[in-house]
Amino acid sequence: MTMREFMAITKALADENRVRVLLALQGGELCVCQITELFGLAASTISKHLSILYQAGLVDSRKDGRWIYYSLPAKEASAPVREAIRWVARSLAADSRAAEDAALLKKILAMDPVELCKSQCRN
Amino acid sequence: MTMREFMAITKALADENRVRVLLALQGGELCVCQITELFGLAASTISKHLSILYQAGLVDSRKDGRWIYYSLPAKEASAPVREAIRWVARSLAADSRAAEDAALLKKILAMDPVELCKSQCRN
DNA sequence: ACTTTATTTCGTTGTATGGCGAAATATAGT
DNA sequence: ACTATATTTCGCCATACAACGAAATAAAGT
Repeated sequence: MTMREFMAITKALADENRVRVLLALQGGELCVCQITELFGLAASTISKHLSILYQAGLVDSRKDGRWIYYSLPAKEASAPVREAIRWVARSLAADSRAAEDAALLKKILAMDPVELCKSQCRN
Repeated sequence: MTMREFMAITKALADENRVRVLLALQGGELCVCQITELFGLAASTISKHLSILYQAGLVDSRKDGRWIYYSLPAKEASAPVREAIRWVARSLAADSRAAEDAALLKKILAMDPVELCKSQCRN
């Protein structure tokens, strides 16, 4: 891996919200509006964060109609990427903020995704 | 490990020069003026970088007279720190920039450290 | 005590980055 | 075609950060 590729990963990991995204994706893929709801930030901000994670190879994306789902990368990801994600997950396994996110995410996943997105567009 | 501690590590790793410092330290401890010579940056800049790495727990420091030697942390370092350093080293093992640094470092280590520091102070 | 030298701290400057809202793009439903 | 909605792109602003040089601090040698 080149220095350039590696620095894209470390810079992507150097923001708390992006790390929180990776932790949230451990439970499976999420669409942008679900992550937006989880963090309480503007959709455009979340989109930018996801773009940075994607450029670094730390997330995959999949388009399904109007929705775009982001997920942790598949097995074919490079070793540095896989190691980075394992490192994040293991290091923060017991973190309280991660636990709060997980609890809120559970509620969000229980909601109807269609209604969730609609309610955001009204804001 | 708390989110705060973890983010200190990721932010420390999010600068190319700091990553280069970690790679350079793989060969053993170095004093500030040796690292300054290696990078061609101002001593104050290197000092700041080392401070950030130290705050994150990614390097140890040892004072010996006028010199302060920095090194990779001892075995007692936390698991996230040890994993981070291993991750950096493994990811960039084949990087060309790292190889250039290693070659230049070899020459610097062959020089008399006393003369090296003196010559810098004249700049 | 004074000088030299190794490192850090401080103040400044330019650039990078995170946040937002508005506009643009893309897809689905009517 | 038109409308609604999901996401991205763009332009802006505030803050964070890397770099420098100068001044401060600390240790050695004279």
